[in-house]
Amino acid sequence: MPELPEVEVTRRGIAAPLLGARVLAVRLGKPLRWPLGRPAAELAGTTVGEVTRRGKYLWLPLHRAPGVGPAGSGGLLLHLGMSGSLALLPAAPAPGVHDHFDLVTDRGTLRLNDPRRFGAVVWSPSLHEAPAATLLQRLGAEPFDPAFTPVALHTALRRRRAPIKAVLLAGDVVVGAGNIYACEALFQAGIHPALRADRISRPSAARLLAALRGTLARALDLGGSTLRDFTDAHGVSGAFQAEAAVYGRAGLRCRQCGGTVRRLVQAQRSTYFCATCQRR
DNA sequence: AGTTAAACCTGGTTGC
DNA sequence: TGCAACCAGGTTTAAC
Repeated sequence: MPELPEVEVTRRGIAAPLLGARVLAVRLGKPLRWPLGRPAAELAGTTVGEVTRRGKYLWLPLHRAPGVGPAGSGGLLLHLGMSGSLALLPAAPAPGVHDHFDLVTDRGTLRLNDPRRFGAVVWSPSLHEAPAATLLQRLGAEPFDPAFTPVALHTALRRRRAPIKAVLLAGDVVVGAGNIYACEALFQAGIHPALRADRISRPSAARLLAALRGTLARALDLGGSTLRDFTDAHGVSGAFQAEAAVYGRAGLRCRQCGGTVRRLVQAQRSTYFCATCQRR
């Protein structure tokens, strides 16, 4: 489910209400992708700092007054995986079968619902130490970083021979685009998804970066995409999927040229594109 | 070194 | 209706 817009929409929904919240307890459900890495009980008594985002990860700092309690300061690195969503519940009902993590605070319960359990909640002493740093180290540029210029994108793509769609998905050049937004950005840029990344011209790279930023920003405005189960921290669905140009529209008319949207498989994922509009 | 498959897990949809 | 096969918003790990 969650690509950058969905993760950022989630972050915006929980950051302010959780800032300064006192952690009362942590409840774990079934195992997620990795273990928490710290006894859950040791998180009680910490104070939540400002929630930040890197790629599709969220960082939730947990501070503790020096000398008080077992665990020192650190934080939780969260990932929503394929099917995860976070909700901040003023009064949390009994957890359902897919509720696998609860952070109970004096401002409500932050609850992770993740049917497929590809998501993760991992304790780390800081963002710059293992295990958080290890998980984040291969991530590419933030798409909205002003320092990430069209030239920088073009330079990075020149070293890659894989199809541009696969390179976008890999996230080691630029983070944030998953299957939906990679397809949509390539459509907006008029670039064929099977084009080798190192064959992309500088003007094309510039169009791609603009298209990626535009697509992600539009999705952010619309609260993300809700294909089956994504909701923001307040339980509200996203609306981007309704205006997707190609994603999930195989066999349907291209909204731009009237041709037929096609589907192919790249890097084990479905790619949707218009062979007429995407040639470069 | 770089690219591509396999793996993790559950549930909904499709087709025989 | 039943059941197998396939599909799904991600990313690490192992294998060419």
